[in-house]
Amino acid sequence: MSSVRPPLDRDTVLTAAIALADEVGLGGLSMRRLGQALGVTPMALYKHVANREELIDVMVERIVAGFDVPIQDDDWRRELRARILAARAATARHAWVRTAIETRRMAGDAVLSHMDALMGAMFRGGLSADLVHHAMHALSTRMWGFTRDVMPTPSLPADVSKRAAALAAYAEAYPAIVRMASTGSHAGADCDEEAEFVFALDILLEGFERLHHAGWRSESNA
Amino acid sequence: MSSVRPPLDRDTVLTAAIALADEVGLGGLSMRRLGQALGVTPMALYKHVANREELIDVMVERIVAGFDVPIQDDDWRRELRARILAARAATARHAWVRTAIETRRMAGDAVLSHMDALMGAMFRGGLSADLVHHAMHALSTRMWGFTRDVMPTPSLPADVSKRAAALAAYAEAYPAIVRMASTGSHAGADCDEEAEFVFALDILLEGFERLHHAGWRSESNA
DNA sequence: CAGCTTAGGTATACGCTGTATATATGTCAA
DNA sequence: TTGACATATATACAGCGTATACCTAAGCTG
Repeated sequence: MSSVRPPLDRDTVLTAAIALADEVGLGGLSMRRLGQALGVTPMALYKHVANREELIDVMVERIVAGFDVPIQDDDWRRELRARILAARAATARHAWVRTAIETRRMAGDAVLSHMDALMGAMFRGGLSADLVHHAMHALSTRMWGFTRDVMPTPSLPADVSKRAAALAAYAEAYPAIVRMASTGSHAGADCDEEAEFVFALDILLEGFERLHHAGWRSESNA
Repeated sequence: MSSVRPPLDRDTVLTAAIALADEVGLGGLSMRRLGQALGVTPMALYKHVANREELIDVMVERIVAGFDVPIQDDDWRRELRARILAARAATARHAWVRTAIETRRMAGDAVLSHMDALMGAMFRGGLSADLVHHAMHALSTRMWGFTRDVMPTPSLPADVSKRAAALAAYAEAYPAIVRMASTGSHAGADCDEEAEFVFALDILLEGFERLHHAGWRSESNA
């Protein structure tokens, strides 16, 4: 029975790990569970992967490598935008990638390539090394296509009779929050994440461009 | 000997937990280790705290509650800036807070108060609910005074003779990265985190103000 | 063909985690 | 004095990553 299964290889492990993480999240991805999914002892995985941390490293690399569609644009700002939105599209399909990227301690090839592509576009646009450097920091995780959500706020009680009282107490303690939540289409649950992401991204890109044209230099380089 | 120790209370546990997390990080903060630090069985902690997750909740609350210095300013932008920099000062003293905040699933009182204060300043400045909403998302974790660092890039080999070759290979694969790293004062290690943070924050704040004056509205509210 | 090497998989075990459950102990009220 | 209650303990379970030792089958070499 076990003789039927073809031998494992690094790629099979990697693919199964990604599929499992898609299902149960990064926390649920344990070596034991992954072994089980592959019909194999947990320790078998260590023949193909150094340890769990390295496994996650290569999972990230695999996803980030998918960013690299050939985007060329004379307008550096458009290219940056397109690359970041491509990154967003790729990471959006794997919720665990957010946490995975945030916990990596060293950049791999694909990660470096993505960063290099972003910086390359800015250099071609004529931005100074100083500005490019600051821009990369300003983008932060946004360069991978995601941002940490604002922390979820408690929702009102389901019981309609208690709803009004809760809202009143709430409004007294946190007037601005309630004002925002009760104005227009800004209820917490139905945020248009995509729009929020692009909103912030465009502010940053426009800021970079504006500083570029103004001949900005950092204080340490003044 | 154990009769000498005064009885534990929630506050003592909380204080010890924060001190321990300062030392060993959030990952190193285990119930067993915290119990040991307090001279107590791990299970004793559960009389004062529901579980580890709730403990971290209140740790975050304690830190965030420290933000609330009375900052009033007629200029909404200055007030926002001051509040966020106050948050940064408070979180900077506790490295674990970054991870802790990012993993919280529900906002507590102090967290809500901080958010309310930020939004209140913007409302007093005349910004629309629509814009306030988008601005909060754009700030993201930056409203807590931190950002995820750009992923560390590999450093060159210490051996001087191999250094040049490594740099050359590196430059071919990632020209823009090397160009930036070798221009001016942008070596990876000696980034001025404070300056980077303020740089991005000011771009965002200026963007908000600009959109406000232009009478911006989101597409969904057009 | 015999024998050895080695890659791939297994079995077992260690030390760690959070925490459920049941028990003991010490303090105060009746 | 007797109970009740709050607090701390002891034990135990299921899970984790992974070090170590072993086995087994394939492939190359003499």
